[in-house]
Amino acid sequence: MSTDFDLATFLPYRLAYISERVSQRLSADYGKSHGLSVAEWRVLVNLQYLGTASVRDIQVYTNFEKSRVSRAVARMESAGLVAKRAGAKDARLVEIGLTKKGVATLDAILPPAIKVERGLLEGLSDAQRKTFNEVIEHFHRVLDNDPDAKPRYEATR
Amino acid sequence: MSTDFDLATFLPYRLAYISERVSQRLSADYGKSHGLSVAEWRVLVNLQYLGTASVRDIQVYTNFEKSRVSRAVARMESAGLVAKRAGAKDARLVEIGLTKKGVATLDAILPPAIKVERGLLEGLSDAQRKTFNEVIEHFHRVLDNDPDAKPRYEATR
DNA sequence: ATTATATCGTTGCGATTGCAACGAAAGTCA
DNA sequence: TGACTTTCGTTGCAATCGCAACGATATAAT
Repeated sequence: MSTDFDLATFLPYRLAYISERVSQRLSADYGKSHGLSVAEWRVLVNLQYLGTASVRDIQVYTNFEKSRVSRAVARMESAGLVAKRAGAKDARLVEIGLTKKGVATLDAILPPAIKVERGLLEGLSDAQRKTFNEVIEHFHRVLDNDPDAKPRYEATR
Repeated sequence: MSTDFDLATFLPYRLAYISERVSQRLSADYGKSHGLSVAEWRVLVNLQYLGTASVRDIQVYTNFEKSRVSRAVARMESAGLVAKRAGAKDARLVEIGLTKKGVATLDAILPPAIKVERGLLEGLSDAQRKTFNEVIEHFHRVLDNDPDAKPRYEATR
């Protein structure tokens, strides 16, 4: 029955494996030196990307559970990396922004991360990079049309 | 400082995002119908791939912490999916194998997973697939030469 | 053989997570 | 305005996880 299955070439397995390995490599930089968890690192980077954001914004971009975001933000607030205040226009939302310390941490953490990325992409041709991105985008489009897959950017859960 | 950073095109982010989305799509099949966690699913698939295996074997192939493997196996044993016995040659090792129920579960779970994979790969040219695999392999080689990265197959931790 | 070292798997412990339920604050509709 | 629905963020709870420590077994060294 399942004899024609080769795990080593199974796409989901390959994706998970390389993704986790890259993530671990990044964590080797930011984890040790700044005591950040994966969740916190991703929230931090997203804040840099988004500027001020709500829990929900971060949830959408990180694809995390909202409780995971909420708690990561709480921990980061305790660590002085972010500041929260009630939304000005909509009091349900929380406006989350980086503190000076958060920005400083980010500035210390981002360059090595970018360096890792550069190292990964080095030695690849433009055509290879382009194809790689096209393929990933293709995967997303397939999943976009799959009713059993989560939406690409989850609106509300 | 960190203004030249674009999260949306940041390779580790893209890898994590697509990997998790694919994983969630697979889980939509095996999670609901068979109550398997991600850890259990991956152990199960690896057992199909490896035949009889030790905790350590599974640890290497899944890239999980050994305690995570140990506990997943324990849960699966309670569920009757796998059987454990002391190693014949080396009593430290545990020989873990699928039970009939485990095989049956796998046979029910694997076809939809393969179908998802096929759907993802459908519409891609052979050249695209080949390049995609080459790029991933390239990432691995870069990490193989990076002393701060975990070994591709972790020998011992 | 005996001591020292290394490997394997489990477990205690604190931390993190996912899920569901909840209160607070809009938004909707009559 | 007032009742109903939806959205946002937090929290209780049980389950899972990572890390370190541990016993048991095997290997290496003298």
